Amino acid sequence: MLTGDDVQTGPQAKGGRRRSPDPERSRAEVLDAAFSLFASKGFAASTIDDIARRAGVAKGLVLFHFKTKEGVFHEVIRRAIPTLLYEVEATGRDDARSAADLLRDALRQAYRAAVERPEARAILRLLIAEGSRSPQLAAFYHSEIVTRGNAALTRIVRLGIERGEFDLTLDPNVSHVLLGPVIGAIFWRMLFEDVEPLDLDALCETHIAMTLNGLLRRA
Amino acid sequence: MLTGDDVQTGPQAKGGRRRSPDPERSRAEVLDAAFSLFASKGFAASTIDDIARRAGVAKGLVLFHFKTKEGVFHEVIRRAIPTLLYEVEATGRDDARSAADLLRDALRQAYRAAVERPEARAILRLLIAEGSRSPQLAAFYHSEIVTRGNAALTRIVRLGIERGEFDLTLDPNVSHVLLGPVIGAIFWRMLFEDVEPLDLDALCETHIAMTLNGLLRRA
Amino acid sequence: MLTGDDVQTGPQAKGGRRRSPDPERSRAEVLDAAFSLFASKGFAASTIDDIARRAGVAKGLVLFHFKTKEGVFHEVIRRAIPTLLYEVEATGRDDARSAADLLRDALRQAYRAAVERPEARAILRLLIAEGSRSPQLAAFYHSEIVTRGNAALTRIVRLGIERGEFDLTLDPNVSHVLLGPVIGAIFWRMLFEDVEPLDLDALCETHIAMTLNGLLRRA
Amino acid sequence: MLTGDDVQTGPQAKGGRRRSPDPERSRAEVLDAAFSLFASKGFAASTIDDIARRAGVAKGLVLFHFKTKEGVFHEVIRRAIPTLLYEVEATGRDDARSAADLLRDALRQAYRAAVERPEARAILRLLIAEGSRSPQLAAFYHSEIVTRGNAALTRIVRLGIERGEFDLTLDPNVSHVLLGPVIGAIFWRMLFEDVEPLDLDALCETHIAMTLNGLLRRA
DNA sequence: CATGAATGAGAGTTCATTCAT
DNA sequence: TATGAATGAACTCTCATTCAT
Repeated sequence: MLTGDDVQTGPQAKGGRRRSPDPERSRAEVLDAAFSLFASKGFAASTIDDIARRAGVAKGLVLFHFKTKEGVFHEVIRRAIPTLLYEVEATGRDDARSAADLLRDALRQAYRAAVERPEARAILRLLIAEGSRSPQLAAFYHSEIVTRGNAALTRIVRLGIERGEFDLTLDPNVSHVLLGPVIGAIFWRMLFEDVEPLDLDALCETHIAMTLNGLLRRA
Repeated sequence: MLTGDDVQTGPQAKGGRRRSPDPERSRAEVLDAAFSLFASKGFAASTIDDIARRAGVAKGLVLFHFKTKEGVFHEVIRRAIPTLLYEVEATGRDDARSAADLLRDALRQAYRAAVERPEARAILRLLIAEGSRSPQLAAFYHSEIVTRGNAALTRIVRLGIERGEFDLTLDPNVSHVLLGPVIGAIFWRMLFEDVEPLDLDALCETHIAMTLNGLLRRA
Repeated sequence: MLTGDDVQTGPQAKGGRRRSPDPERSRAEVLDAAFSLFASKGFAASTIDDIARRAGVAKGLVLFHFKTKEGVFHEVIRRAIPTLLYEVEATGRDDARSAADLLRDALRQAYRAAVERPEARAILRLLIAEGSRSPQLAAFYHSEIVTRGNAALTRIVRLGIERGEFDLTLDPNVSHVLLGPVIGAIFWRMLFEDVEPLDLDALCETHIAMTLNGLLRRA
Repeated sequence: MLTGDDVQTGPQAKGGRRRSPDPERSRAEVLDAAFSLFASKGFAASTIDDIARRAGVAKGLVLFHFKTKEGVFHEVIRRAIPTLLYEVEATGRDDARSAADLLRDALRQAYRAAVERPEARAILRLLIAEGSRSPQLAAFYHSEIVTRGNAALTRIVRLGIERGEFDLTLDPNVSHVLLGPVIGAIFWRMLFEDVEPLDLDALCETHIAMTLNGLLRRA
């Protein structure tokens, strides 16, 4: 009697785990699912159930990993940031080339990086739609992405001025003007891609040409 | 089971009217309230109760006027359109002046109109955040606002080319490049105004100067 | 306007589980509760809250199981059908006995089954009161319950005719006439039980006697 | 100044009455509308707005006349009762004819009156679906309609017995049995008319024949 | 009398969160 | 870890009722 060997032996009842535990993996799958959902439907319209279903896990596991839905959001953002970071690196380090060449390359890369990669657009959309949900996100994005990008461009322009290639007085708005069309292209693709698609290569070249030459006829 | 007692009484003895009827006025107040709430918190995070409270009316009245919350949204957008429309009018009609002057004015006005007016920013934010909620909105915005703006700029550039003032081949991307920094400024203000405010006037002048002269040193 | 403060927090810190999970059981309890409420107060007057309270579960669980209130209704009906079905079985299979005896038994059983069991009355009331809510319900009830009952009676009558016991031409209305008083009794109990209760046994015997003998004096 | 002749002269502002006042008429129209709505959709599913719209009056007028929705219901019922009453009158007063003939006529009339007239069915449906809403309705229906009908039939049967035409002992259930198939037909039409329509004339004749002759072969 | 905007309690439904298993 | 039933606050929407006009 009560030998103890039949106490809680059976197949772990129902409601127990259904897949081999791999916290690392399920975490990542949840974040992938959440990212694409947040990006396409927004934070409020994405339910934990959606996320769990898409990640192929049970609802409880989502909140086991991230505590709250808001927590999922923050982690999604945090994880997306490296994605953005590496894009800005290595912009025009080769000082042997002409400033015009460096700028050409920098702009081409900017279009490619910021415009073509859908994740970047998704993050920017989140930044705008859900920005108030994580104020630090805007700050981070500003200091890490925008500032760096601006700095890289500014460096090239300064180089051009110092070398006598470029003729202008350097002020902080120069990089805004230089990057403006890139930003414009990003939002164009967000909003009007279906209505009037953009020829990015052509836009880029027109941008470069106009930037270097200006509108006014040269003497 | 099957006792059949307590023949429910249903809702009764509710409130009557507390406010003198003025459908025109209450409709407008609701739309005002809804616009600012949608713009600041987004569609999902704004509740009918919020809207009613801010409009100073009872919850029921909101849905009496617009049937559903989505209906409120659509009406908010529809009503906001004229706000946007008149901004694009009257851009550089005075052909007596130089193309450079016309462009200068057009850009200055663009900055003023699109960047400074908070409603315009709010609508653009809604366009991005809730665009999927009314797909025709993007199309409308494109055809009514964007196309007109581009056309106005293109007209000026063509004028400059024909007169020999400007030196470039006109392609559809020219206006994108010209307006890009304006778009960029709009989103800068949306996202980074707190972190690093923009000096719009300086930006505008830098933009104009760079656009006209180009970066490269003139012969 | 457009202040953007108070980034709503949404629902949070809600209740978790208070009751050991047993979906089978809670489902059944909800259906029991819903059945008795629908039967006594009708569909519209029964609230999800009522149902949940009577079932001893939280409101959300009702809709977790059945998605909508209509869904609860349909499931209530679906589950009630077998209850009705077994009542019609085994009516007069013993052909060795006289047709009069078989009919006697069939009618007695019909009174017992259709009149005495409160669930049957409840379902019939739902059929009438909420029939438009599930049109297929009437069709089902007709084909499964009514047709079978009529067929069983018709079989007995045909037997009686073939054996020379009964003297009449068999037409489809015969079974309607035979079952009519049973139906009448059902609705009498529904409506007037309090005012003038029915002596079912006496009614049954009178019915049988009148049916077999007819009113007219025999030669 | 303030001569008093322009004080409140104009066209009575808006929101005033739109139709020439005729309380009698609008009352009747509201009741007509309410009756058909209650009968077809039930009490709960019929809204004051529905009723007003169908009656061609404003919502407020409905409750001006009847105070509450429940009040509308009661008045609908009260007004419907005379409709029922006159049907039972004049059933078999002509004692010169044979009891069998009188019964034949009474049953034919019962089928015609109770089964064919849609208002009667509608009232009965309300009685069942919303009976708990006005308990006095069932009592009234019992005492005024059912009791009278039973009394009329009983009178005929007693006549037949006294004259030696009929051979049975008169008990209160006799009239239930006699009317049963009529009740059955009413509910058949309520529920299964679409699935399997009833040939009322044939049913009536079969009913009469079976009732008079009985099933058993006569010596 | 008549109108219909205005009110607000209450109902159905959603969904983040909890927790026994 | 993992599951999913269970919970309940909050939200959208309905509608009987009121009342200024």
